[in-house]
Amino acid sequence: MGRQPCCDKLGVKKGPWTVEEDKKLVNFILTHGQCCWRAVPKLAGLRRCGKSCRLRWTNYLRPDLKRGLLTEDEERLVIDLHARLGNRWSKIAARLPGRTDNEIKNHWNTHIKKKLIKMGIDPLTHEPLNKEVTPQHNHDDDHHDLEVIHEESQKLCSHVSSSDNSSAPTDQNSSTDESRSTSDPGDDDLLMNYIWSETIFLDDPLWNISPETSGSYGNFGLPSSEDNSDRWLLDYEKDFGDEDFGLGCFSDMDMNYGTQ
DNA sequence: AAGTTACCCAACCGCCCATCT
DNA sequence: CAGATGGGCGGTTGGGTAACT
Repeated sequence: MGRQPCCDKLGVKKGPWTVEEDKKLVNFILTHGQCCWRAVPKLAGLRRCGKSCRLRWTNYLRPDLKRGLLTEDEERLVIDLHARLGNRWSKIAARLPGRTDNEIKNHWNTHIKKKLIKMGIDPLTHEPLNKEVTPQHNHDDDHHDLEVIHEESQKLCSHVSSSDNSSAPTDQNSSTDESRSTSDPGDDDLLMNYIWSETIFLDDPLWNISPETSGSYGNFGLPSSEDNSDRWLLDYEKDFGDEDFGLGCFSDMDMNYGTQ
C-alpha cells in the first residue's frame, strides 16, 4: 500500500553542500539520469534526503543554468509574467531559460519588489500604489498582455542561445544597491568547473561534449553557439528520453514561440 | 578595528496534487 | 476506492558577507 517513505530522516545530512557531495551527485545524474529521487542519495553514496538532492541539482548543479543577476530583459519578462501568473515561480521560470524558480523568487523578493515599490507600483497587484481601489482586471487586455509576454519570451530566447552568460552583472542599468558585486559568478564558476572537470563522465558519449569545445557553457563543458545548443538539447532529450531535466523550458518555448 | 545592521541567496519546510499499491 | 508516498511548488529561514557606525 502506498509508497515507501522518501528518506528515513535519521542520519540525513543538512546544510550547505560540499564539493565532494556535488561531485557525487553530478556523477550519479550523469550516469543514471534522474530516476527516482528517493533512490538517488543511497545509490550516489550521499547522506542526503532525495528532496535535497533534487533541489541541489535543479537549483545549482544543472548544466544549463545561467548565473549572475537577471538581465533587464529577463527582469521585464519576470514582471510581466508575475502580473499574469502571480507567485507561480515555476511557471515564470519555465519562460526564462537557464533560470530556476528559486532564483527568480529570490530576485523578485530582493530586487524587483523594491524597484517596483520605488516606482510607485504595488508588487502584488502591479497597480499604482496610490490607487485606492484596484479595478477588476479587464480580460480584453489578456490577449494583449500575453502577446507582450510572448514577444518578450521570444526576444529572450534568441538572446539566450547566442549570448555568453549575458546575465553577468555588468550592471550598466542597475543604479542602486542591486549593483552590489557580492554575487560574483566567477567564484561559483570556478567551483562548478572544478566539480564538472572532476567528474569522470565529461567525455561520456551520452553528453557528446568536451571542455575544449565548450563556449558559453564552457564551465560545464557544454556547447555555446545557437546551433550547438539546439543540438545539445536534442541529444540530451534523445539520450535521456522523456526525463525532465529541468529543460522543459526550452522545449516549451520552442513549442510556443519557436515557430513564427 | 570592532561591533552592528542590512542584504543576499542557498537550502529547508510544509503543503498539495498526482500516482502508486 | 482509500490510504500513503513522491515529487513539485511556494514560503521562509539562517549563514555568510558587505556596508555602515
